[in-house]
Amino acid sequence: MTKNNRPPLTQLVQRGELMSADCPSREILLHMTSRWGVLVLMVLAEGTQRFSTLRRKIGGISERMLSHTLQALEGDGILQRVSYPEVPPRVEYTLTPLGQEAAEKVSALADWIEVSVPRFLQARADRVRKP
Amino acid sequence: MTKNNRPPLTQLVQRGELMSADCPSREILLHMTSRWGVLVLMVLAEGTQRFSTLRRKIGGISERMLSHTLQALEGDGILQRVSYPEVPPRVEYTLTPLGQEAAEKVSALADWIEVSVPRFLQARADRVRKP
DNA sequence: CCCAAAACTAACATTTATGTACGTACTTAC
DNA sequence: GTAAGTACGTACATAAATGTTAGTTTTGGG
Repeated sequence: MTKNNRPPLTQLVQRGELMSADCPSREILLHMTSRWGVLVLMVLAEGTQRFSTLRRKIGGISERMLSHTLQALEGDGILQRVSYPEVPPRVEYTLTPLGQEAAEKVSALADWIEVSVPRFLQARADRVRKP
Repeated sequence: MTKNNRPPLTQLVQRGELMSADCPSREILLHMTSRWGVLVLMVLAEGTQRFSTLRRKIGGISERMLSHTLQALEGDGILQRVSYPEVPPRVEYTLTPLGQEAAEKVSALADWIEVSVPRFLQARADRVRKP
């Protein structure tokens, strides 16, 4: 089954080969395109936000998932976390330059989807008519 | 918990509101940005492909997942499936116009990630140095 | 005759993602 | 004095994604 007829890893890290199963780009893609990752990037594209603000702006996200998603993105160097030693606690999240570029691409996709929703719904309706 | 302080659904379907938990755009986004959905779109952007070709080009995908992913995208009107009654069977998958636009956006993101892999790795290395 | 090829589907097992509930520590507002 | 806000971590439970294996059907090749 696993015939491993792929280029060597040293070659992969140079540019990133998404089609290869074990390229690190796969994981980054996963984080950015995760269920909540996309939405977090979109909101952070507006500017620095704190935890509770993100939670409120992103409908349906739980605190646990927001926390996990933020940690994954921070781990990829996409955003930066800054906590202030106050009471009640305050923590702010900001996109890094790398993250800003990421957010641009993701937002472009998301915006296109939002605008195209009617076309998607229409396509679905057509398929119900004549399947 | 669920306070439901969101705009009415009738308003959502007009343009798509990704930040609202129950907007249909959420599901479309999920399909397009799914683990394999992105890669399928990228390969189909090259042109019509048959099942086995997709399977070979996308490293690590199983037949089951390819099948499921293709069905989801077909259900959204992103691609079209055409099967020829031959033996052995032949089935071809082609992007619809809607799917071609989708593939453009997704590919733009994917390409950016591939090119940016070195920067991601660098960022990770930096964080190990000074966490 | 036996096996490979194609494009799957079904059944089952496992892993991952996500949700829920609870706790924390201190402050301000009511 | 009592509740709420803040940014989580932890434990547990469930849902969803993904993988593995086996089977199908018919033709052509060795």
